[in-house]
Amino acid sequence: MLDDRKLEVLRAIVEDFVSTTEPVGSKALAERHSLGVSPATVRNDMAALEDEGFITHPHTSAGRIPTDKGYRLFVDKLSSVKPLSPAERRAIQSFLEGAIDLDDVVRRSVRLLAQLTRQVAVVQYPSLSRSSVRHLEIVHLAPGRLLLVLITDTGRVEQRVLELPVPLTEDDVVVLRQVFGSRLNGARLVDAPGALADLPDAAPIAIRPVLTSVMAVLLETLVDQPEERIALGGTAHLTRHTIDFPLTIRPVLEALEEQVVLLKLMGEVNDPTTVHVKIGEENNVEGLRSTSVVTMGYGPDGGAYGGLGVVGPTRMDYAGNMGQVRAVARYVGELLAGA
Amino acid sequence: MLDDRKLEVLRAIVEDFVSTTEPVGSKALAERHSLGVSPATVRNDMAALEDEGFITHPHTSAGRIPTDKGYRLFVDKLSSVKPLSPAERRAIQSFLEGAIDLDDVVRRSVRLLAQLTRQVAVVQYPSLSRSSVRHLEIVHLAPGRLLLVLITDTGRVEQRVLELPVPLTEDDVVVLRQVFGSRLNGARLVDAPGALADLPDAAPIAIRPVLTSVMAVLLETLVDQPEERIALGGTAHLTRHTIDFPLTIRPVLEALEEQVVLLKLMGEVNDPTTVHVKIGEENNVEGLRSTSVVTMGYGPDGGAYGGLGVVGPTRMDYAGNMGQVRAVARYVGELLAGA
DNA sequence: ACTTGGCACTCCGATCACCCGAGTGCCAGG
DNA sequence: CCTGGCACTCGGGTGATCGGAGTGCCAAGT
Repeated sequence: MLDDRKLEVLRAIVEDFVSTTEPVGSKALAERHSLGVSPATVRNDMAALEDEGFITHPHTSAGRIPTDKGYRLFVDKLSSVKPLSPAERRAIQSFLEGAIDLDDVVRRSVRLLAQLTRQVAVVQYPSLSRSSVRHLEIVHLAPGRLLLVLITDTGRVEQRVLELPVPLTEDDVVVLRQVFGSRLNGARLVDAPGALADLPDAAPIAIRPVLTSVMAVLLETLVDQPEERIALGGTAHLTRHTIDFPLTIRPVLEALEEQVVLLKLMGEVNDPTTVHVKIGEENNVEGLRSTSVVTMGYGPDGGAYGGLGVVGPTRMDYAGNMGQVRAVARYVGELLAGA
Repeated sequence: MLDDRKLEVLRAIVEDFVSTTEPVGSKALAERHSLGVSPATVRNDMAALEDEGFITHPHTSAGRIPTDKGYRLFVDKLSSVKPLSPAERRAIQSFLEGAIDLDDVVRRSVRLLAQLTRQVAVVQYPSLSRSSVRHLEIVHLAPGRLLLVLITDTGRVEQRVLELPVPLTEDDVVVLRQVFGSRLNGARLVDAPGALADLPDAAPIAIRPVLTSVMAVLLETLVDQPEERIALGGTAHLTRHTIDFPLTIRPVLEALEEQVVLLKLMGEVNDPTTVHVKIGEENNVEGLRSTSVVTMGYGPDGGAYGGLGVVGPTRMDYAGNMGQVRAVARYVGELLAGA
C-alpha cells in the first residue's frame, strides 16, 4: 500500500519541511523534486500517507507536515547517516585536542556537539560503575579524619572526607593504602565488593574498625549509589526553532535541568555502538515529548563509558545530526581510552 | 528637587511594576498606595521623576515604568535587603546539608539559589588562586608517566597527567612527594612560586629534570592560568518573564553559556562581604544589558573563595533577591570554611 | 506655592469585516 | 492509474473602527 513513490513523497515532505519550517503543499513539492508526476497525483499519495498516519495538515488549506511516525519511517528507511565534512572532522580534532583533564574533555565535547549540530548537547561523564580503578589515595588529613581520593581509568576523580571515631597513626594509614591499593588498583568498580569481601578478616585486628568504615564509604557512595554527572550546553539553540512558541521552550529547559531526566535519556541506550533516535512522543520524558533526541554511547571498542547526544525539535536534520553525534562519540571514546 | 513624596511615588511605581509587570498609571497608584494626594498631583510628581530620568513611559497613553536609573535609586535608597523567612532558612539548611563533596555543594547551591529566587543562578567554584593546598598527591601511573592530584582546602580537586622523557623509580616518586608535600601543604597557591623557588637547587641532581617538569605543570596550569569553574542553573526561569520577548531570551542564554562572561560577572565584585547589584546597562556584558545581576562573594569571614549570584530581569524583586543571595553566600561560605 | 478637578488629546489594543491565496478533495476524462 | 479542472475551505494579512486608559495642561481652590 505504500509504493516507492509514496515513500519518495514522504521523504520529500520531510526534507522540505525540515529545511523550510513550513507545511509543504503538493504543487511546490511536485516542482522542487523531480518526481515526474503532477501535483494531483502527489495529492493522492499525500492522502494515502495521511491515512497511514505519516503526515498531517494543521488545517484544511495548509500543506502537510510529517508526524512522529513519519519521521520515524524517514529515519529508519529513507535516510542514511551522513558522514562528516572535512571541515567538521577538523573541527572535532581541533576542539578536543589539548584538553587537560576529564572535565575539560567533557566540557569541550558539549561545546563541540552544540556547535556542530546547532542543538542542545548533552554529555554524560564516564560512568563510575563501568570504570576501573586507576588509583585510590588515602590521605591523613587530621587525627581521625581521612580523605579518600579515587581516580578512575577515564580520569574521573571522586573524593570523600571521612570522620573516624578513633585517631590513626601514620603507619595505620600506610597499611590502609597498601591493603586497598593492592586489591583495587586496576579492578573495575563493579567488582569492588568482591575484591574487598575478605578484607576485614585478612587485616590486622587493630585497624579493622577503620577499615570497615572506609569500605562502607567506598562501597556506598562509589559503587552502590555512584554519582552520575552530566554536562549540558547549547541551550541557546532552543530559541532558534521555537521563535513562536515561548511556552514550548520552558518545559524543555525544565526537563534538561533535571539530572534524572538526562540520565534517563543516556541510559536508555541499549546498544551503545550505534546512534539512537527517539522522536517526539517516543520520549518517555514529560517535557521532551515535542523534541527528538539523538544519542550514542562512547567508550573503548563498543563498550560504554557513558552516553552523549543532542536534543532538538522533531523537525531536525536527522541524517546530519546522527552523523555528528556518532563522530563525536567515537572520537571521545578513543580519546578517553587512550588517556 | 526630589522631595520625599516624589521618592515615595518612585518606590510605589517600582513595587507595583515589579509585581504586576504592567506600566502603572497615576490613578491606580494613588488608589493602591495611600499617598494622601490626588492622581493629578501624582502626575506632576511623575513628570518630575521623568524629567530626572528615573521613569519613562513606553508610549503616550501608557503608565510609567522605572528606568535603570530609577531601579538604581530604588535599590540604593528606597529599599532594604529583606531578611529571609523561616521557611527560606529551613530550605537553605536542608538543601545544603548532606552534600558529599565540593561538586555536590556547588550543584546544590545553584539549585537552591534558583529555587529561592526563581531566577537564573550562578555559582563560582572556589577560586584556585585563593585557596591553599590541602594535599598534593603524586601517582606513578607507568614508567615515565605521572599523575598529579591537587586537593585544596575547599575541596577542589585538580589533576594533571604528565609525560616524562625519563623513567622513574618508586624511590624517586617518594622523594618527589616528600619534597613537594613539605613545601606546599598548607600553603596558599599564590605563594607556591615562592615556596618552590629554591627547589631545583635543593634537590638531588638525579631527579632535578623531573622535578622541574612537575614544577612547570604545577605552576603553569594551577597558578598562572588556574582553571575557573562555574555552575549554572535555573535557566528555565528566563521563560517566566520574557513571555512576550522570545528574542530577548536568546542573547541572555548565549551570554550565560560563556564561561568568560560568568567569570566577569563574579569577578567584578570588589567588596565580597556585601551584596552587589548591577542593573541593566550597568552590565558591561553584551547580552545582559536588559538584565540585572545580584552577586556576592562567599568565603571565610569576609575573605572570598569565589562569587555567586542570580541573573534576572531588571524588573525583579531586588530586596528579596538580595536577601536570598546574601544568605546563601554566607551559608556556603561557612560550609566550605568548616570542611 | 502647591494641590486639585476638569478636560481635551493621544494612542494602544481589541474587534470585526474583508479579501486573497494557497491548498485541498473530488470528479470526470484520458 | 494518472491528470487537469474546479469548487470549496480556511488561515492570515489589511484596514477601519472604537473604547479606554493615561497623559498634559490649565484654571480654580486652599
